[in-house]
Amino acid sequence: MPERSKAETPLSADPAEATRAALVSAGLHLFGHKGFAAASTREIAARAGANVAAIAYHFGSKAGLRRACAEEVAARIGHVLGDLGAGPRPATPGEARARLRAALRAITGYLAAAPEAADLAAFLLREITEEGEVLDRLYETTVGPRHRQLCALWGLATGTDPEAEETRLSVFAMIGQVVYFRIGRPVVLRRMGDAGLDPEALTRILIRNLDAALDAALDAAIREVPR
Amino acid sequence: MPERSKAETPLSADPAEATRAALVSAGLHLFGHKGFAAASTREIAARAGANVAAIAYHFGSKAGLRRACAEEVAARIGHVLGDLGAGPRPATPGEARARLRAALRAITGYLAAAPEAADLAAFLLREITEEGEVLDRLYETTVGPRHRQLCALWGLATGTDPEAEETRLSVFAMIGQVVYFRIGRPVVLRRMGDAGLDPEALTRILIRNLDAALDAALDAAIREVPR
DNA sequence: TCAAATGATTTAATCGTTTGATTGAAGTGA
DNA sequence: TCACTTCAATCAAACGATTAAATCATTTGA
Repeated sequence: MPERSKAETPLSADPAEATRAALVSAGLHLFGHKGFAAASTREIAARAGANVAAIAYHFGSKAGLRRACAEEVAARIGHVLGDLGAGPRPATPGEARARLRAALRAITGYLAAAPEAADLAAFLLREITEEGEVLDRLYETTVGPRHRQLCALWGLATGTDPEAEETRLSVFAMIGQVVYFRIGRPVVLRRMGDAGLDPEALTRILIRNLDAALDAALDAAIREVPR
Repeated sequence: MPERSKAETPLSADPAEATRAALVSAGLHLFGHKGFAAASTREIAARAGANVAAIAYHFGSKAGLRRACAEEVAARIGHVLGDLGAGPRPATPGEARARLRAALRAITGYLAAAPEAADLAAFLLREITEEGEVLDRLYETTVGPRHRQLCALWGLATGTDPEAEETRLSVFAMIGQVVYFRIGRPVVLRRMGDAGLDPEALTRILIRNLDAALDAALDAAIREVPR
């Protein structure tokens, strides 16, 4: 009598869709924390409260579930960053900076607070180190375009070339800081004293620090190329 | 006739020691890139040019090899950061800042240039997400102490409390940037254009950028607490 | 000086278990 | 009923571990 307990999923009217979602959720967690090959289909099914055969039925194979998980990651990244490039093009450097700060806060808040974000980040990281087709697709459809958008904002905020080497690396560093805190959380928590530090407090401190780091980086970029 | 080709190891006078080293090297690579459970003993042995039974013979078990890999990681981190706390205690903030910059450059140079660094970083990252005993030990013996040393330098360079929350997080962010670039290299290279960017050039750009980021972060910390 | 002996290391073969995938029967809602 | 979905049972392949035999480098005894 397996219960759909651990991989809590937004209940859907369609029970089949619920199974799909539960499998993807369980896949994100186990692929992310144990690696693709090490996560057995039995374990994934058990965590999702589904039968092993459901994986083959809904996704064709274990690899199919992996692809579905990647799509879920892409969708959530899109949802969190939302309409980053939408709306009127920032008219002033100040507006661009505000938009950058908002994006950074959105990512930080989501990664630090949302319970499923841990699985998401872990999954993405696994795919990066394994360098397979899934990463290719994920980069082309999501990571690359989003990075270009952030570079454009950075360029507007600093008056520098959005596609300059330095700009691209600076944006990577900015994102890297956030991702790193999510991935390295077990280590960070040890150092910060796991006991008396609730997630909200950590998020607050984190956002304050990252805001400061962003301003510092932008100001430094402006100082280097004043005009 | 398996050859000890892929996992190149500093040849040792003792052939048994060479086997040990080859197994650790292969273990670092495969544990790091596929995860502990997914890396089979057969594959590790094949990559090391050794027999499967050699793992049990030299390390007791697959888990024993994992511990040996962790010790190797600790040793190399110690070697790269060297005598971070040694020498005379920095007398001026400027000296402390220089020492911080040197540490950051050492880490960046090693991670970006040394061929085995990729396996090392991947292994460490896996252990962090899997959160087992190996991470506990690695944190207590290596990561934690080193982080405290860097915080002490940060405190001296900025005149702030070395153990303040902000200091500890800032140091994490600083290290995080470097580690992130090594882990995320596949993504970064895609964005920077894999083709015409040699590792040395990337390292140079990276160090320049990280130097600037460090100065910006330190100056921001000083500005906040003028005293 | 050199064969025999010794302990350390490596080898191929094998054990019981778990893996991903498949199957046909049973269950479910419209 | 009928299409869709889930289920328990089963398969060959690969897994970690173990074993006895083979091989290597050194030391021993005369």
